[in-house]
Amino acid sequence: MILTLDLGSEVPIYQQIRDSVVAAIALGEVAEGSPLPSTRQLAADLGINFHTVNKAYDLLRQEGLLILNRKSGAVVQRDPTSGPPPAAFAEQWQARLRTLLAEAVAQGLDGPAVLTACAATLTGFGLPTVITAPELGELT
Amino acid sequence: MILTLDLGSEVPIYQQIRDSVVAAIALGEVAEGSPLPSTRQLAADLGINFHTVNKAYDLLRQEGLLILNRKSGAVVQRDPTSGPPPAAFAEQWQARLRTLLAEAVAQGLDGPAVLTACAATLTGFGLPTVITAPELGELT
DNA sequence: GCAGCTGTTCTATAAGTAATAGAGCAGACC
DNA sequence: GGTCTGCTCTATTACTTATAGAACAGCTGC
Repeated sequence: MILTLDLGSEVPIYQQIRDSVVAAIALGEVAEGSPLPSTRQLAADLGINFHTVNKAYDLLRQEGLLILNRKSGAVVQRDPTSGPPPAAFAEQWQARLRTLLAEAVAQGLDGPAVLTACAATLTGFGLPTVITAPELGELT
Repeated sequence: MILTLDLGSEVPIYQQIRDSVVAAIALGEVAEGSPLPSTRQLAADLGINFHTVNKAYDLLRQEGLLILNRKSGAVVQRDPTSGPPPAAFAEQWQARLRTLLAEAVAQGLDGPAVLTACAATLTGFGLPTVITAPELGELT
């Protein structure tokens, strides 16, 4: 997993770390059980404080994506092909999706362009993007 | 436009206001030229400080969605059916989309479910969601 | 003109967040 | 025993959020 930070970005460092790990999981670069660098190690590699890495890892644990303990270190808990996500997540995730898409629509992006962008991103994660439509069959 | 705030939410008030206005524009509830309440008026209605509303409106102006002046007050500048958005917006918007979709994938949502959620949200905004596929024709 | 609205700008304060830093504890491994 | 690990505590600096009061400048209607 390559982790590049943009210091000087308006998005917090711990958030960038979290997003990078999430992206790596989505991309399948790290599967369930894969170990992540220790907080002190990653902090040293990135040239930042280990408390900042600690915060990012703690966030990932709260989201159920990471298991942390003194025995195994930091290992990925879920992977993209495991069980269903909690309903609470899906609910607030859709609210964020709604906000993001509203922004695109308000800025004048048209529906098909937005939807193809979504599909392209998903296929970039190695996922099938089949939509079943009764009249037309399947579209990949 | 109905504007309900969730004080006690972790998302800042000015951000909630901004998101609500963006959603209203996307939904077509407010079209180009539509006047918005003045900062002091809206602040009084919401029971918050007018500086907070000011910050939200200033954000919307920076995004090109609002025109502010002493003559006309606050009026919507773009509407969903006007010209193309600036390229810089599309670029960083896709980065945010990528992060959001990665989160869903990492949590175990499958590709079709995510894509249909995107399509459903877009049709909720009254937009066509036609994807043209050479082999299959058009899917709405 | 004048009162009342508008956006705009300035200073200020209190609370929270982000990122830094140092120190220490407890468990696991060699 | 030494060294790694996660974990916790206190502390500081800087920035953000939300509040507040005051003032200025331009437009509108009486």
